[in-house]
Amino acid sequence: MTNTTLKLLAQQLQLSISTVSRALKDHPDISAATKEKVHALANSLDYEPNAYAIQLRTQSSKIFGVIVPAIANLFYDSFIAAIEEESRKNGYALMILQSSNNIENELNNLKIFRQNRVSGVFACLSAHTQNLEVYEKMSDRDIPVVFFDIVPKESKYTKVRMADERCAIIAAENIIQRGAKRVLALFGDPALSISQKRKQAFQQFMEKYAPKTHCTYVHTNSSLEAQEAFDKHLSKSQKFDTVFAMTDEILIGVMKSIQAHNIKVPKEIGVISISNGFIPSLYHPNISYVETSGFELGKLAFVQMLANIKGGKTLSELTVDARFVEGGSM
Amino acid sequence: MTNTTLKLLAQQLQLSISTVSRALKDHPDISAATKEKVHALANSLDYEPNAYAIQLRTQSSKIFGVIVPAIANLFYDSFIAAIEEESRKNGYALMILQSSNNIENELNNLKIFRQNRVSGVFACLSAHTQNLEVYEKMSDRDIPVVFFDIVPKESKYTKVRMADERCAIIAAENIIQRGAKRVLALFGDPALSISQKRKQAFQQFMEKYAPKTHCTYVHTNSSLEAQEAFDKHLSKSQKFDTVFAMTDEILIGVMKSIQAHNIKVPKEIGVISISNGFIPSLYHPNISYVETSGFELGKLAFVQMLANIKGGKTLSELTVDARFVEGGSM
DNA sequence: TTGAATTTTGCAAACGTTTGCGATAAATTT
DNA sequence: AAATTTATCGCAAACGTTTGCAAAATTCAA
Repeated sequence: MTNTTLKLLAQQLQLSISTVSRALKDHPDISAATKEKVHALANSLDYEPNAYAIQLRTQSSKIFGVIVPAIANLFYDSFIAAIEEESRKNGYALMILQSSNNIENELNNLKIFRQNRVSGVFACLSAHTQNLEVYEKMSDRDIPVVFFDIVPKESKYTKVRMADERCAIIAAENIIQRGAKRVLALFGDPALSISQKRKQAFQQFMEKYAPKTHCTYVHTNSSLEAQEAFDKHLSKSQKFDTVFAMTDEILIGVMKSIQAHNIKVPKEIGVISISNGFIPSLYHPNISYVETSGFELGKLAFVQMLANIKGGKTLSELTVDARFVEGGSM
Repeated sequence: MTNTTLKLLAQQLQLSISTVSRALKDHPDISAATKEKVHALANSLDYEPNAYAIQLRTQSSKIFGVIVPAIANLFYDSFIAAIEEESRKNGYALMILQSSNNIENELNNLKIFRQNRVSGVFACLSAHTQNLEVYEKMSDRDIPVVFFDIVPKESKYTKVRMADERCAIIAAENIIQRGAKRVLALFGDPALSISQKRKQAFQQFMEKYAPKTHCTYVHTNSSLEAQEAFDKHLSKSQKFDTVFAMTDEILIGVMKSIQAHNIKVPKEIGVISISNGFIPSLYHPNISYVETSGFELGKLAFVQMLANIKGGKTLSELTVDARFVEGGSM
């Protein structure tokens, strides 16, 4: 079946292509009568404008690119869900690619985005990306880039992220409020700036406001490592009364160990984490957490993107604030 | 900054556009010398073909559309991850839209796909889609559709799905092998064919091979409902020795209750579920499950799509087989 | 050296839109 | 009735490619 085009409509109606085109978009030059006719035929023939022809002509694509380390991820998938929702509302579609934390993939993906002349890209840097000149290339092409979650340091980029320091501080506040004496604080990959920020903020706050509380800091790179770390400290004579998990991944490891040893939460140990809330809700009692919503971040990123497209450059770093969600584990 | 085009390259090299075009794609008509020159300039000027012009000319887009109920979902996100991986390898990009189980969204998304002339769509029907004529419209446009997971009944469509009956039977086998006497079997929304299939297969198998085993069947629509259902049966005098959860969602509810009542797994009760493995790995001991891998399904769907594109119509229903993964909960 | 075969390149149309500008016809004003 | 305005509409170029075909340049054989 041959697609119906403007030309086809024009022929059948004995009109010119331009008239048909204008009629379909309510151009004031066209009489009501012909508009009617055109719309009628277009409907009955199921006319659908060719997006590629439009883009070629207008040089604008109505597609956003999204690049994440992994789609199958509790944080990123909700981020994606959020911008998908917003995009659809605004007539945009999404092209999603995952970097798998691989720099080569990241480059390739950006190339695809450029070739498809996306009107903007949402990018989460892969873990160890140092060289940002590819992103410069996007700017050269006037393709705005909004970085999210894992963002570059330079202030010249537009970025949105969680209020990492605030998250850590809120967690610390609650730990202090609980009257914790001995805390095991588990953080992620020390190479990641997000780990550094959270750790630093947490430590600083604890030292300032609860200098007598004994804190042990450990970095782990996976659930298993977290579980092992927790196991190890468990065997020591001095027991912790509180454990803090910087991510879901870490929390999972900790909870594995807690379940295995049948430790009572919160009686024997208090647990608090930073999360979007899904994993904490899996346990009984629900784990108390500081909320970092990928959904919220997505919404914010979209606003930034739109501002960038409409109003030219709007450089800034926005953060979405965090809040404490009481579970029952503290 | 103006994009570099074939025309620009041609001008600078004093060649015709067609020669440049052919040179860039190693056409045998072009001499090695000019090919060299063209490539050199193209590289230094960062030439990137305009995907829209290509699509307009060739009528093929190198983009697949994907429509899922939700991106933020443990099953679908791994499905998406799989086809993204394969797509990238084969030079395709993905356009992902979510229906939120809303028929109107589904229609809209398909429209976007048609407008963007995607070369194929992977579709998971929203829960209560009855009218499939929109999908017919895709076929009219020669856009192949591969249905996955939630698929139409008609045999004329191309579909891939989990071996739902097999999953249920494998679960039943293991339950029998364990020597279960009283089983609580929890299934999802009874309106969904997947729930029906699994329940039917399970029940049939149990009645045939373990007629003396007492089974209670319950349908629930959420984690919370599952938790409540489990709680309720817990209060009865006759205790279950085994519980079967058809989905992750249900398993989560069950485990909430099990944790809350501090029931020992597997000593006091055996637990088995159907899952992709993530949720079962969160508990201690790991929950035994019948594996349904979104990842595998994605790979399979992609193969089908490619076959569809290459070899015209290949109608068939493929299923990815299931296997039992021993956790420690049985 | 001439004609034929071969290699290398260019012309021009087409894909489906959008849009500035000019053309025609009708309506209005002088 | 002529001049001017207004309402409708069409022409044609442009966006950046691909590709059949013809043209030009080169090589080769006789």
